[in-house]
Amino acid sequence: MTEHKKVSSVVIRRLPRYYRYLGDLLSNGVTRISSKDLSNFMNVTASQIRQDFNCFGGFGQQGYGYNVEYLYNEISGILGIQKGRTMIIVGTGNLGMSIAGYANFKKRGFTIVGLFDHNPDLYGKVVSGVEIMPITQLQEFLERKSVDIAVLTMPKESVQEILPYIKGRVKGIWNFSHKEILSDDGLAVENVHLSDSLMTLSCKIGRIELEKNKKKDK
Amino acid sequence: MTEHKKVSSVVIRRLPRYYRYLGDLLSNGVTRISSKDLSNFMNVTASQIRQDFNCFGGFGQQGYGYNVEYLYNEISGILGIQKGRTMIIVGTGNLGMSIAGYANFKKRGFTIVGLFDHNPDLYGKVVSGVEIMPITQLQEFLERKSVDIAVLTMPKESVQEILPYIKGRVKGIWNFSHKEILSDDGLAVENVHLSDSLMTLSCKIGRIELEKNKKKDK
DNA sequence: TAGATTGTTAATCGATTAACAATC
DNA sequence: TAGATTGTTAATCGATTAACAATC
Repeated sequence: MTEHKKVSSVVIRRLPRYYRYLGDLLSNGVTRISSKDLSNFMNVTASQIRQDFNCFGGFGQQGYGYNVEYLYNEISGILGIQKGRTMIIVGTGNLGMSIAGYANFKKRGFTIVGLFDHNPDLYGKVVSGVEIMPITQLQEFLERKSVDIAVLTMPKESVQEILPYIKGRVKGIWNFSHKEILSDDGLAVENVHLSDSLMTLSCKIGRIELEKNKKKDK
Repeated sequence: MTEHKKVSSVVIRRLPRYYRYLGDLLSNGVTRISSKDLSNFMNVTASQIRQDFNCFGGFGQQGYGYNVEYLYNEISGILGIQKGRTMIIVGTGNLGMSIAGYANFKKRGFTIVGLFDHNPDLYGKVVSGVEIMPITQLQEFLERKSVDIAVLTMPKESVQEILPYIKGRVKGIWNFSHKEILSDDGLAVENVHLSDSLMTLSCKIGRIELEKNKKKDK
């Protein structure tokens, strides 16, 4: 393991993107790439690419570049792909179902082992081979089974209730609810605020319009 | 308009979060807040808050702090909330449906005016008062109606087909497909890669585990 | 007026980019 | 060996934090 000092979170956030682009290259039969070519492909600087990879010890070879498959596998490893992580989804509305149905997750070693909802009409319904259970059984389920990741796709009101016994039982929370969760010590959290993203888009649109009007005025 | 020089995109990305927290304060009846109190509440520095707001001219008053409602409204304005933006959703799977069904968007002035899919079984089905149309009618629809935002919640294969006539017709693209879209001049783009977010979470989990093992070894 | 807190400038910190020696 | 390209150090840039004068 050449992984030493703390890697900045901006670097970590870029890894999935490398992973995606390298996957594309791989399926296009590209076996080898230089940081320069990759930088053109991904629209970032070659310097950044080399710096990023060197946070983890460097995966290239002088004069040659990077072996795409090797690099892809290394990054997969850092991302914890194929580690066989187990997930539960709490809230089986459309968003929860869209995640449950995404086959690529399973392919990458993220297996759904439980689905929970508070709607009795859904109890017993089977999605992707997993039965929907009452949310009241969640606590008991977590004590019985080992769960790595809890995906929260329910209304924010219910989050407060289940949070106490989810924390400490899972390693990570993938939170889509509108209640922001802080990442305690020893607990990883990813807050996904879809509406924040729409607001950002809307803001960008506004700024472009503003710019256009300014030009017109001149 | 006190909006002058270009505002950095890290600041813009923070605005929706301010908007959320200010909304919470507002519904809790808080009428006035200092950058210090807000910084405790939001877990950021007071300095950053003041710097951020001053990118847009400053909304506070020395010795008093910020009027929550006023600040909330100003940020709403910057985010383009209540501007009455029209949206279409292309791809009415679970993800598309979860967005279509999110009432808060409408409340904030984002109205869905069209739903498109390539599945004939869905044609004519009405969701949130809007009929699902064949994706083949998209081009004609865009020529007829004014659409601000196109939400892409379909497989990446279909994106290439429709992208040419979406660009130039809409002001922004909210892209959930796995095909990354570059933001051309005059077109705002928000790429949302849900699987990137899961990979990041998985990576964080791995790093925490690594840290734990290191401690154990000592 | 005295106290509070902003707006804003200056200092620090971290991230990105450039440069180049090491080496395949 | 000569050419290519990395790993890594140094320079630059931008973002965050600290400090404080302005002012409500």
